[in-house]
Amino acid sequence: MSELLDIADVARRSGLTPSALRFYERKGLIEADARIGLRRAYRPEILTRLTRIRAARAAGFTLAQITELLAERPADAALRALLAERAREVDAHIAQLTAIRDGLRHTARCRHQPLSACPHFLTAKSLPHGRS
Amino acid sequence: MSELLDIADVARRSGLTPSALRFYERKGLIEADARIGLRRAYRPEILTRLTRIRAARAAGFTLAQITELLAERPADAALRALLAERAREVDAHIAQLTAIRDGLRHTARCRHQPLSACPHFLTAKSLPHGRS
DNA sequence: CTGGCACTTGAACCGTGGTTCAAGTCAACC
DNA sequence: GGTTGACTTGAACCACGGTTCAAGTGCCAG
Repeated sequence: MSELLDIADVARRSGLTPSALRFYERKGLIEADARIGLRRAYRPEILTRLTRIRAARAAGFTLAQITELLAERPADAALRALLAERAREVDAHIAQLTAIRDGLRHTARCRHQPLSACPHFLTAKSLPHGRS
Repeated sequence: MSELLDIADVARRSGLTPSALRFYERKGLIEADARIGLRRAYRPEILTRLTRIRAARAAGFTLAQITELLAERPADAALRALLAERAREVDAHIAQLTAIRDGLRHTARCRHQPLSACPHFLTAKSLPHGRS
């Protein structure tokens, strides 16, 4: 009757490893809904949460930030502001990567010899000037 | 008469820290053109190389890969193939980030309450399914 | 010639995100 | 009731890209 999932099931269905799931638990990102003996048992809803965690990771949030993001705490308004800010940052990152991609493409195709003579060879104009 | 730069000059003019420059040297990415006493002295050409290193980092190459990339070794053809491949990878990354940015923007603006009810809240369709 | 300051070194440490390992627990099948 | 195999734990280890530290060296100013 119980719909509970094994850690291995959750791993398979989420695309994460069991060790990553235990790691996330230690970090306070997730928790098991029950224990069967010593074994973690999860309700299927965990999968939604894990999808969100993966999406947030892909958006560039750190695990610590995601913990905040998915906590019960933050008011929607604050949350939306955070997401909007991250959207802007991601956008800037996209712009940078686009310039870089164009540079790579150019240099892959141009006929300068040696390659290092190409004026576009690994020359990204406008990298942030501070220490990254 | 010598145009040689101090490590601090290079740091200032490249946007890197002296410790990063020494780190790069240990990794075989750069070397000093001379020593004045114990101190490293660089010809200004180092700045071009450092720009390339920063561009390549921004393109997602690891320092080890950059060492290869900037070595005297690789034939232009092989090099161009590498750059083309990285261009494709960066492009895929851009596509993913674009989807994520759109999701973030949407969720920042929609009026679902609570936010977690929004069907687009941190839901990236098509994240690579394997372990990242 | 002497002091101060910027440099030098190697080694240790950091944050991020995990993986790997040894040793132990436990449910289930034969 | 004993073996197997998947889970458990804590601790150590990994890669990556650096930063920080203590201790030492040496250029240049006064």
